[in-house]
Amino acid sequence: MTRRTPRPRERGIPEATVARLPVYLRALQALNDQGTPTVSSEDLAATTGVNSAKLRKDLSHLGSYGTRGVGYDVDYLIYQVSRELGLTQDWSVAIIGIGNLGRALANYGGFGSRGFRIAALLDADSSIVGDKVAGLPVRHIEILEEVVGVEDVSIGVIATPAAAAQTVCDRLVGCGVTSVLNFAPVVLNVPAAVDVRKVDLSIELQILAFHEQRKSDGHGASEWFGMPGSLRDAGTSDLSG
Amino acid sequence: MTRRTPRPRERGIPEATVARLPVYLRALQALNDQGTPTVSSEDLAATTGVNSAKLRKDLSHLGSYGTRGVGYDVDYLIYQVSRELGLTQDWSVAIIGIGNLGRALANYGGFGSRGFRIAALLDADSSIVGDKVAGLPVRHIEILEEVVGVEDVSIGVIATPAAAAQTVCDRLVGCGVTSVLNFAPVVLNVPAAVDVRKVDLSIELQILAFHEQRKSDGHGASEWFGMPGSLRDAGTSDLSG
DNA sequence: CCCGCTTTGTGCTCACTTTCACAAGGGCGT
DNA sequence: ACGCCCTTGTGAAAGTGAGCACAAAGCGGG
Repeated sequence: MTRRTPRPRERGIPEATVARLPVYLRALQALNDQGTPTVSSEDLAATTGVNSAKLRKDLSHLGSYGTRGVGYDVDYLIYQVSRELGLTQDWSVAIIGIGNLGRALANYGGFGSRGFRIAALLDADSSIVGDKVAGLPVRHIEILEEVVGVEDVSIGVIATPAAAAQTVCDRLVGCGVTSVLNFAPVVLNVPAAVDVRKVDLSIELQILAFHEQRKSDGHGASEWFGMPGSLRDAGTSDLSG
Repeated sequence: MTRRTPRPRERGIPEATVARLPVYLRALQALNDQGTPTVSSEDLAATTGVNSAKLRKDLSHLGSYGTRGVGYDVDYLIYQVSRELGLTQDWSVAIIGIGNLGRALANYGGFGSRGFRIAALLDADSSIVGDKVAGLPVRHIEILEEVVGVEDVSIGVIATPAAAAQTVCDRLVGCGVTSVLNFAPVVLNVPAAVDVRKVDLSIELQILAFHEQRKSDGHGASEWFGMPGSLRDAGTSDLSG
């Protein structure tokens, strides 16, 4: 079974490209806010820190929305990228675990510039259930299944302690959630049909430490040539705001 | 100038491998805590959610620390991975921007299981300067340069609003910081010698939305073959704890 | 001391990404 | 109406990563 995809891709966009589209989108919105009508791949690439050829190839996966000799129409491109990312519809998000991090996430302004709606805040600690966080009441995790059903939650954000993460995840998956953003430092076990992305501070720090060590490590200079660029766009997620 | 690296890699470990080492390390420490003396690549791979061949290849970059027919000595491997990641020395971390997120980060227990020390908490808001967060006093961002010098900060964590991020980053870089972890939703501009990793909630959500859309999108099934697995290990960072 | 079982380390192949380089195309000035 | 200049879209090459499959190598039992 499993016919190995014969053609390069069946109307699919490369994962690497998908990860960059949100970055382009943010830059485009900034351009739009300041009234810029069109932008060239060169300029947009510069502000987003990527190679212009890569940017053009990324955008070419969405279609031919540029005008040779001119560039891209900012408005139109925003629409196309948004549509491709699925931001033309609203997604309900539930945050589970309202500790320091959960609060930070709940208060995250704009929440990805429209497209996402915080549908519920859940926690196991009865002493904070009922509190208002970012204008929303914290509800008891006991009613997770009910809330997911009623609010039609499609993305679950896990901000619980590591020990509770897998259980929470199982319950989310159990009631039909197929996208999970995990902030707990554990590897979640899920069925293949469920997408999990993880955000882990300690891993990021350790990766930085590795490179930092390399810098001082051996000596002072040399060997600095072989390693082009920085990790500029190595990281993935993004929070504050 | 810039001689294009002629050989594949100069005593270097692939970036993809570096990103996974912290995951292995965490699993190894869990094994160690429960008294397991040795582990096979198969088992360790299972708990970290990777292919066992990939795990072995990753570890082989550090040297030959396994024993055929037996597996890897947990203690020894923890040491080797830690050393490779530069965790055998302590790194001073400064967190700039003590809002919801900054607080969450400061309170992040264990802080990556040793190796990292929070050296300073800085904020521009005078009304919170002097407050104690996670046992540390919040200091004014005005003295950033002084603090970085005195505390020998090597990693800066930016948790400020987007508008302040670039300025803060410039100041950090200006006083010698060469590793930055950025939580603000902006692309930071830095010299090539500086490593920046970014963590961005809205980007993660947008990536999930893209895939979520794909699931419901076209229809019910089919086209599910060409796209194997999930994004299991697509994400990068990790916070809560 | 030898044999067979288990698990590592790795050569090789295939897939995915990035980047270069350039032909094709569109607008604008003359 | 023509031609120049600019920018896109993309073929091809090079670099990076994933995973199979297997030979090499310890360990323990007989």
